[in-house]
Amino acid sequence: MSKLQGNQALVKALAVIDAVADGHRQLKDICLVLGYPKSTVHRILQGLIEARYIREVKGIGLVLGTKVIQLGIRAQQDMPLKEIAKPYLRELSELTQETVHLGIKDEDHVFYLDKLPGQRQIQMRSQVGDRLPMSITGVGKALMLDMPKMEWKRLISSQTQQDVDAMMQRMNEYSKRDYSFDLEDNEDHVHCVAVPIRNKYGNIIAAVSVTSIKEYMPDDRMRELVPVITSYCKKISEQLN
Amino acid sequence: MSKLQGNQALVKALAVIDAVADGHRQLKDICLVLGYPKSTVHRILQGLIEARYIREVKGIGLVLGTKVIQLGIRAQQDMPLKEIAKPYLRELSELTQETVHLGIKDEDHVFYLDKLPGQRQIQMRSQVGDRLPMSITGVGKALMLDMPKMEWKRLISSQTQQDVDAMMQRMNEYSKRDYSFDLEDNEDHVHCVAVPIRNKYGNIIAAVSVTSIKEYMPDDRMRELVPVITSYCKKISEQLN
DNA sequence: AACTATAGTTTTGCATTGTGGAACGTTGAG
DNA sequence: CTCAACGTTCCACAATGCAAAACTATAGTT
Repeated sequence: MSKLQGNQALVKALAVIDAVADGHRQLKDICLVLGYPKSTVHRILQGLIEARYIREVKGIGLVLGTKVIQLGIRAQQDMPLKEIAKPYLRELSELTQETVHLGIKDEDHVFYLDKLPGQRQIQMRSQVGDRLPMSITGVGKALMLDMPKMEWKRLISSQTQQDVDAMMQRMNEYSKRDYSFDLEDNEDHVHCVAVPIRNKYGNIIAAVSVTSIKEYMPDDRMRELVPVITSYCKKISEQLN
Repeated sequence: MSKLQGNQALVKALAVIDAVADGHRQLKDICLVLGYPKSTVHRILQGLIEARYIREVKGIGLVLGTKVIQLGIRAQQDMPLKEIAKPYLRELSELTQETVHLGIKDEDHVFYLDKLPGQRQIQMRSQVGDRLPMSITGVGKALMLDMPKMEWKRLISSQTQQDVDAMMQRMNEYSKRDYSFDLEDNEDHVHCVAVPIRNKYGNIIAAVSVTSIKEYMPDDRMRELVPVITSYCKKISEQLN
């Protein structure tokens, strides 16, 4: 029941796409992972190959097809924010030398729309397309700033946090000042400063963060970065509509 | 009948995705374009939204979702060729100042895996993810070099060409010399030099082209470019496996 | 070459699922 | 307030997708 009814075929087909995306290259393999019978998966694969969502590479097996690349590009173009923000983020990355992220809210998660790697020797392993729980990232916390406290609580406690109360307190502070910090909340040694981007109605539609290892991100530098990032976010806001 | 049987639901769902990708932002609109009843499209949309293939943006409507971006990125990573070729293509683009394309065979079409825009004021409107008939592009003709003549004929005549015989003659010449030219075959004023990339077995798996307006691409320059591009393709080949 | 194992493909009867017409909600403009 | 336009839900029916099983293809082993 719970599942959406009347979409079994679709759900299965999308599961097959996911399986292939996850690196399962054989029919057998997909059947095993999904628990569907061979004939079902086979029929679905035929349809997906026909539609170029999946292609068969000799010697390798099933791989995501060119249609998926096409759609992915189209989907990115449907996010004008990304193009608008790009030059500002590049500047910010050059100015700070650090990794800059652009993220949007995606259900209860952050979705990284863009990443500028920065000039340090050491690099973050995050990448464009990553999707992480909101409360464990700097960008995510910035996206949460305007939410009601109940929502904070829900997100923080549902997303495997050490100490809910401490985080609630920090969120309180951040929301007053309109920025957020990430202090090894997700990843050891990683510190991050994030600021929201607002549309003309003042709603938060995205957030920008500057991230590095804590050795390069002492408290005072983090505080200094806030107004810098904020000014870039303002500029991006102005370009939106 | 004609279509693959037993995949109606999937075919319809993918058609809905395409409709949204093509800019149809409303249920009504999609129904009109596809000729499906409202309730059917509605149910499919529910499933696709649930799966994050499509999202609803207030004030805009239905747009491709973040899942599609994710899959698109994954699909590109499944093409290691792109990453391997990147630095060489960049160098080639800087050296020549012109637009550089990397394309692979995709059924009877070329699929542009990468595009380096070059430094000229004037730009090509092609973009990554474009899919064009093989015989009307330089990259496509390079991908055809090793095919049997029957295949040339099929592709050339099926893909709206002016003069099949003349093109066959040119292909003959190109296949002997292992490169191809595009001389306004597709687009007025556009000239293009393309060279295939081969794997260790000697099979053509991709092609690289340098493109510009004919004013920057006189005959003698095109001839000079052949060995230059060839040397870069060789380097890329060596990196494969 | 025969045998075995392992993968993919095709077939088929049946129950489930997806279908689409119609009725119902919702929203916003005049 | 009324109407129109669009989105949502409902439901009876049959076409569709399901899955077991039989079949084919390919590769590895004796």
